[in-house]
Amino acid sequence: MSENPTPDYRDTVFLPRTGFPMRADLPKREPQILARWQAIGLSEKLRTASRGREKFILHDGPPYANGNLHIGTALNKILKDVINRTRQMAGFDADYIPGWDCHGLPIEWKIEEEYRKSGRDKDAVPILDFRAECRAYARHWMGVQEAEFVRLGVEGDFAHRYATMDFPAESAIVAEIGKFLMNGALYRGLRPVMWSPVEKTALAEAEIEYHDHKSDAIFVRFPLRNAPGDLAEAGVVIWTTTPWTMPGNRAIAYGAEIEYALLRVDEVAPQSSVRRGDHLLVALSLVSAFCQVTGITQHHLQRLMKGAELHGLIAAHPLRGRGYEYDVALLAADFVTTEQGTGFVHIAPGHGDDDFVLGRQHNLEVPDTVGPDGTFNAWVPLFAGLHVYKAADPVCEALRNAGALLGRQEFVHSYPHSWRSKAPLIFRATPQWFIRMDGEGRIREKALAAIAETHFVPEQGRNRIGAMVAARPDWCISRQRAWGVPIAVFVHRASGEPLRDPEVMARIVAAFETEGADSWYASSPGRFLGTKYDPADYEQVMDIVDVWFESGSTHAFVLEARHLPWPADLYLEGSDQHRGWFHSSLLEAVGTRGRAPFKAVLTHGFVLDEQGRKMSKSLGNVTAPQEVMKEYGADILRLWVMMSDTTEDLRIGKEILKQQAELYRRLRNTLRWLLGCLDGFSEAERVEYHEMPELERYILHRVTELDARIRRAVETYDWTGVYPDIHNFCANDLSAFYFDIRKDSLYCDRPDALRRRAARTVLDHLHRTLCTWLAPVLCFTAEEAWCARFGEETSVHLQIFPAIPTEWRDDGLAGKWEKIREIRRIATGNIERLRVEGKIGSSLQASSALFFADGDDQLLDAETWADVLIVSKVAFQRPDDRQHPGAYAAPGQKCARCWKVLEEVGEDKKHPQLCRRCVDAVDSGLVCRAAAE
RNA sequence: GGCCCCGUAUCUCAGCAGGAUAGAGGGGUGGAUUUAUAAUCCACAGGUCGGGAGUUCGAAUCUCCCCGGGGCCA
Repeated sequence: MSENPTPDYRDTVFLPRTGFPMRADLPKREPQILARWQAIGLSEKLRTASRGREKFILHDGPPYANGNLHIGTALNKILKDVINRTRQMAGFDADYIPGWDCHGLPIEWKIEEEYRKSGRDKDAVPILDFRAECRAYARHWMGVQEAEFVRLGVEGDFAHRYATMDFPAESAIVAEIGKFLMNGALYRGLRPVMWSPVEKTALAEAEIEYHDHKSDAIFVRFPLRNAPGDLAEAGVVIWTTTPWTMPGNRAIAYGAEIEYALLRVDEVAPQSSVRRGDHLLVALSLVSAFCQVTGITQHHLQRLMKGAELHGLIAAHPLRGRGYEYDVALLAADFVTTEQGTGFVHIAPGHGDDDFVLGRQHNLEVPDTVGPDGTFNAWVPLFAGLHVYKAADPVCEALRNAGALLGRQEFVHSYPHSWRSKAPLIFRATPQWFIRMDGEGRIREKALAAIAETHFVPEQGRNRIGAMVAARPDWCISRQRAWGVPIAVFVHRASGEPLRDPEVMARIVAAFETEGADSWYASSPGRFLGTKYDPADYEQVMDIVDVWFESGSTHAFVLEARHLPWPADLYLEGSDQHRGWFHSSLLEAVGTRGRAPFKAVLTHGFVLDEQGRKMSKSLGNVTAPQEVMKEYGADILRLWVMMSDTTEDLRIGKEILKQQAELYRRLRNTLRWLLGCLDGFSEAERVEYHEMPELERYILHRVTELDARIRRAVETYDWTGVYPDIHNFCANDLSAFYFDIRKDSLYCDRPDALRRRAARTVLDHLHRTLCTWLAPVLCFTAEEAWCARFGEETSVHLQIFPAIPTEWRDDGLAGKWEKIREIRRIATGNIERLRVEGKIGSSLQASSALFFADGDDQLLDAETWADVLIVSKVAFQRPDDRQHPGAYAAPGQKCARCWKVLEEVGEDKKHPQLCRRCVDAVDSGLVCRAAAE
């Protein structure tokens, strides 16, 4: 065997070694990890392991079981999952029960659509069959969404998920209605509601959207009947955009402070409906606009007056003598403005909210003029049977014949439409069921008090929901639909009073529990009424309850019924739910239990495209979570959520996802290098904190800072910026600083060297802390990096965040090392200059000259400085010594093993190409990995 | 139409109880490294702080108006 003139020392260097691959291949790997979790029963293990710990309840707001999940739902579920997992790992028992909202119009509409396609008539189908089809539809989409949530990495008790259509849920919902019935807050009233003549139902506010709509605006003259003096012959002119509400007119509103003009018509255009000599009352500021539209070419103002002067006047309905013999009172109202029209508002108590309220104040009747299908009722003179959408011409015709129509114009304005059918809506007086806000139960007052006690993240949420609760009218909970939970109430025919008998309600609740809400339709009323009441005396209510009432009751059948803590720790939804689920849950719980069902409310923003625009199919800017799963994987989407500020709207798109994938790579490579350098780590190597070099202790100090940041976020739910900080820690403190410096020691020192052992001890801490810190977000990758070291029988998700010893915190040391890093930045700049000049390649070919400000020369010794700067030698200089620039090529030979350039290389006879450290390492016989195996 | 929120580098975010040349990471460009190599290190470029006016010795930060985007409501 001849001696190799250039011996290869490669095998004596501890290069990182790990089976943890650089490429993540998440779309393939994540499903495998999911399968393993399934196989080892991770969910059950989690619950078992945390039995007895303090519960943390994030109560799931139910998504609607209708269609594939979209990016907004994904954001919501990911954020919930991260919060749950962080609480779990902070030592709580985070028992998360996912749920679904199943009833309601959208599903009903889908089924009807299928009927229409196949030419079937919905009204001919028995209601129980129809409900069964809705149920099957909801069940299907629940299954689809569950699979999608699981694929996102969402951990929860899916085996015991809740659904509003489950029999126990339907039973609990009707029991909640029963509570409002018994405590008197539930009442039936005639009231105008937003009504869709197409769907033949009242609509919730959430079911309404506004679009431009072309209406026929008309000016109508109401002759005064009892006015004195110059008003005796005058007519009051109103303006309305809904001519079909004229049959329902019972009053005219004016503004007491508004200035009105009595004008005399002197000249009119040929086609004008106005007559010369007419005396008309119009708000002064609107006179010229009014004259222009109605074709009045000349007029003069006879007199001006404040609205208050009109107090007590009575007009005639413009169709008097044609079946409309009503007196029309002039009433003061503060909602009257002079922005448009005439300054007089025609009041139809059955067709508007303001109208209704004003009418009630003055004891006006609420005329029942329009039927459920949008046609005038049989008792409406002149117009019976006409559809209100086609009433403009006939009404105008009748008014013209009566000499009351002064003008007509097309008018485009924002008008309410059904969000589903897109058809315009009407206000219609209907019997509806309400929950009283300001009755004996004082729901509004208690709700406002509950809001004051709730923790809101972000804080603005408090004002948002508070303003809504303060201003909202009574809660209309009835819907004239089929797919839902019936308002299972009997009304006494003779008195109109709802039957309040706990025994009856108990029978209903029991029936729903075992047979579902279908039993309301399938059973005879006698089953519920029992022997005490004659079914003939009672009307069985067939309205169903607003779905917001159902989801507002989830706290009852998910938390209470399962004996979980109540109220929940946290409700977490998009900011639109201030008006939705947060709101209905609050009112429901306050009305039945006197307090909010949540301790804290966290909201997130909406997901927009990369330009900050709403996503829409027509714009082609939709990012589908399913596509992200295919291309990048769940961890990338999860990382995107946590790298964003979720309290505001967030953006997503191709470039942003690509960026998240880049950020992910840094995290993954950090874990990979840790694993590689920890290869073969044993407990025997571990070094006590006090024996560690300062650099190690500085890194551990940084760990305490991040640990504090994370624990604060666990408490406050404010995670914005935490994961960017962790990423920064990996990139700056670890990869570019600590790892880079300690590479030399880890690769080249003897395994029993204190410096190397200390570094490996820190790497062990870093591996454990980073894996657990990342686990709530990168739930797949952290698991992979955990199992790569500890085996597949265990799981990072069964860990808790490591307790960080308080002694690791050392602010003084941190200050010192911040200064060292500052000097290092200057030194690396000098080295870079040398490199640009072509004098060196790697920084180990350089030697640094340092000179310091007062006292700083005590920071480190020259050898430690060389380590920190990753150069072969450091010389201290006096400020006046300008012999060398900051850096110069190091003198000596390159060590063949560690590549430092040192003058000592060549000293050793046996290893003439090595430095002293490497000679020692090689001779120790501890470094030849190949030989050891 | 009303109310609320947002607008800092190509991207994600810091900075905002007014204070000096506005920062970090990612991307880009250039260089080093064949011992983290589809990785790692270093350097560089890049900003009218949405626009305008005002308050102030001084404004990304406070006030008003406008533009753009989002949400809630009518």
